[in-house]
Amino acid sequence: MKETLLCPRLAKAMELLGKRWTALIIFQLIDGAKRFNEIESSLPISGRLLSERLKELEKEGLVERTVFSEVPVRVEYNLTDKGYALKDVVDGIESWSKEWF
Amino acid sequence: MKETLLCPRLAKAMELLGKRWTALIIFQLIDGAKRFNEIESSLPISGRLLSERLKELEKEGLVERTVFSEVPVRVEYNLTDKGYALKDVVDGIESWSKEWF
DNA sequence: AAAGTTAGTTACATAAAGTAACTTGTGATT
DNA sequence: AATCACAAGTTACTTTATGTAACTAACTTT
Repeated sequence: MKETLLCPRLAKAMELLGKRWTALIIFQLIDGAKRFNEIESSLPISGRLLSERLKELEKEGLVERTVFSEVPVRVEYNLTDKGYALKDVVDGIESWSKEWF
Repeated sequence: MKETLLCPRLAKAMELLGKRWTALIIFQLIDGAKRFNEIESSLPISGRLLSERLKELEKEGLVERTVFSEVPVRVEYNLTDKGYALKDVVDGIESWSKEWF
């Protein structure tokens, strides 16, 4: 990959947000915590990739994972402040899509 | 791929914007037209993919392609209204990246 | 003890992205 | 006339990411 003048922060952000499903997962969590299966059924994503994406988002500090030791186990995901700070962005994409498609 | 309750317009928008480089290409064009080589050298993207992305963006009506029959040939790309309507979104991503990374 | 439930994981097939060399059209240079 | 330079791609090939479906772990209810 070539080097570039591109701002490293923006590059990093786009590396994350530009990945398939990432923005839609954040979009699903904007209105509050959801569990794994809820996200999985609200998007056409497989468990394999959802699991992978949630791990990335957790690692980057946009998403927080909480395990409830019930039976069967319940796991909830919710946005951190860093993740929620993207609300305007994902809302902007949503309204753009409604206006132009 | 599973079916979902997801809004088809948003799904379509994300299919486009979620592709690698797409948002960064739009970002490069926000301040005005650029030619192929300028975009290529301002991003760590190869000619192969840049060409592919620009075709997609042109097909979806976000980008306009203009050929100038000079020697050597000059080709400029610029945003349409539909593409420019994403300015707030890409600016939002940029400021988020500066604040949180 | 067999079946159900959530939240994953594994193995394998297909599609997308990365890399580098090649092509096309045109005019200028040797 | 043959070679070279240049922008804007394209082609062939390799590597990585994604899609699909079957499987696992832990624990409960039937």
